[in-house]
Amino acid sequence: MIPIGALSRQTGCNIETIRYYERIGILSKPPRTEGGHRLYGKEHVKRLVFVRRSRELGFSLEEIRALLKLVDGRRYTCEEVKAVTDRHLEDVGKKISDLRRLQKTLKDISSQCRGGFVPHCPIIDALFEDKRP
Amino acid sequence: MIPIGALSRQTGCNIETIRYYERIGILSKPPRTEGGHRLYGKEHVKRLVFVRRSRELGFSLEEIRALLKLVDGRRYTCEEVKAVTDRHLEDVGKKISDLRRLQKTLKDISSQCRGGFVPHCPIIDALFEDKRP
DNA sequence: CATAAACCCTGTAGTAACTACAGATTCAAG
DNA sequence: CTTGAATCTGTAGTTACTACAGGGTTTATG
Repeated sequence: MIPIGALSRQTGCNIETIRYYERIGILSKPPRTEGGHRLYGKEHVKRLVFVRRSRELGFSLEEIRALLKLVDGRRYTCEEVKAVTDRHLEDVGKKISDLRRLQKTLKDISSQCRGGFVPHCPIIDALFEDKRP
Repeated sequence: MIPIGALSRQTGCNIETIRYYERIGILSKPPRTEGGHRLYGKEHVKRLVFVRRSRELGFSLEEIRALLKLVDGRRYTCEEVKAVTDRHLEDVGKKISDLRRLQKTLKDISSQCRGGFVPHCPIIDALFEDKRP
């Protein structure tokens, strides 16, 4: 059994975040020492790694909660897990195409700008334009 | 002079947000009616369109604040504006490549999944893996 | 065994950029 | 003058953390 600092080092998840996850029910309450310090075991490490890895892959805590519920039920199937993942993949794809469109617009207006000392900037002009979709 | 509801409709920016922008100093305090209702003129409309358009292009309120300061100073040059824009373009580019990497990883692990009723899912396995960079 | 350093505790408040009320007041139309 | 729509202020909620303050506990060393 290890204290919270060690768990933090082993998982790369910082201490405040671990306590936060406990508070919102992503991690279960661990046993404590007599003095009240948290003590974690192997299972906690595994679970926290799972959470951290999922966050890195951009899953929201809500999505992670859903995955954990499947895992905890111990009767999850590939199918269910794939559903959550594929829905998330859709979100990611949408975000990428939004950003691409953004990038194009920004490049367009930025390229019109020669960067001189002129107080009439096409960027500012473009931003003041009211073209709504 | 128009009340806040009309400004909201004209700019596509919702009422609470307009008041929020005023509170944080993005929009200046408008004159009021005797009863205390806000009244906006053409300049307010222009400015709010600018803000909304910039937000759509992904500028943060801090970046917008910087742009507005240049505009308000009335001695901005193309150069300065281009600098803010290009820095923002960098951010956007970085976000896109992060998401692409994410997408690739997600697709990889998702493709290993046949979606059957097997309680051993490669996605879950991958998430429990602790491979730190 | 005593003490200091390192660690950990709770609780609260802050971040970005809004959104969502409650409960009161004011405006515009008929 | 009444009614209903619009607006007012102020506060709290959202997401996923992070950053304290002001304590108590553990552990290493003398």
